Amino acid sequence: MSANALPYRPHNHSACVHQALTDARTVCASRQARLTPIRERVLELIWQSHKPLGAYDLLAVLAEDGHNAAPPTVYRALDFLQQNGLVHRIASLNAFTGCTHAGENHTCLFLICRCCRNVLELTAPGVTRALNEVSEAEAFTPEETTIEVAGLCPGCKDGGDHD
Amino acid sequence: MSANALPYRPHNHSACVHQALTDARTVCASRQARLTPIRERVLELIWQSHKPLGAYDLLAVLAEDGHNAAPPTVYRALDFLQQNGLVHRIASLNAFTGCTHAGENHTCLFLICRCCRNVLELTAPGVTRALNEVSEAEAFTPEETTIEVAGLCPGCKDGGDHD
DNA sequence: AACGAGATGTTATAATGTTTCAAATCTCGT
DNA sequence: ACGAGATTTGAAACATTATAACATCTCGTT
Repeated sequence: MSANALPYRPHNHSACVHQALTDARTVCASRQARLTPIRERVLELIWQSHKPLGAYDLLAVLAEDGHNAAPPTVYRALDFLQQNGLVHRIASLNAFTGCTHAGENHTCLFLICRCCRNVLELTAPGVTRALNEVSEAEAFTPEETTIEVAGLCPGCKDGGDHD
Repeated sequence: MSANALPYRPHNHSACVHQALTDARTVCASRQARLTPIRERVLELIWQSHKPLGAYDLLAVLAEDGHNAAPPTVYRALDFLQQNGLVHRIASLNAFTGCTHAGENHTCLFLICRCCRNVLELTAPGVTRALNEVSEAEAFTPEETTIEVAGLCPGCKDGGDHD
């Protein structure tokens, strides 16, 4: 169902955005959540960017749209999108990125290139399992998991800056 | 070398703070890093609190001390302490906590209780290994890893609020 | 004493996120 | 179609977290 992002490789990005929006409509319809124009526009902007966007980046683009939005508008849209599993917040960047597993129940992790700023979202059953074991050993009940690995992506490892 | 924190169980906390400071002096001496009064005081305050403290919490206590400190003072002390592996920043809380493995080279993870706000720092070789495998599979070079699990600690699971 | 490097002080400002209340819009049962 | 109630959005102010820029101090060395 979900568009499988390949941020490290070239791809038809406008198709990939379109697919993400289509998926989002399906997810929202099935959950009786209202994907209003603002919410859809925010999701679209997030997907159009290959890199995580901050709330104020989104706000700036909405302003260019002619939409005179205040911070709460964006944060509310982002809350909605997060709650419906359509975007993720990257805590270490204070920024948001499209979820590449929309509709799936998943614990994901992020590989964040400090050079080109691209972010790869992955599900890693091995990591999830290991984390669950640790939690269980401590009698801790996990609810939300944040896993963010900063480093260098293959493209930036040898070459210079990439986009 | 390091005091092994047991945040979920009672312990002699003032001894545990004292031990942390002693360890910090040793670590800094061996690295020729200067644990100045401000830096030591910030570290002490962080250790005295069982819960992660925000930079402005620290600032407020310094003000009570009679120290008329501005934000950069605290942030600089925190930068120093982080760089020398004496404190960790919890990205999902914008707060700082004492490192229970000072001097050791480690990838750690945090179990954060959303009820009592206590944080348990752990090293989990299984998780680290699984993460390295994932990184390698993606040809990604990891540098900094953030693993934060929010949920309920054993004490808060059944009972009410705890401290 | 003069110098230089690291550490701190000081002021201002940037960046991120929230509270509050009012107005508009949608939903649903009748 | 209509209106009550719920959801969503607008708008202004504010709170929190973090940094920039530059001056001053401290302390060991020359």
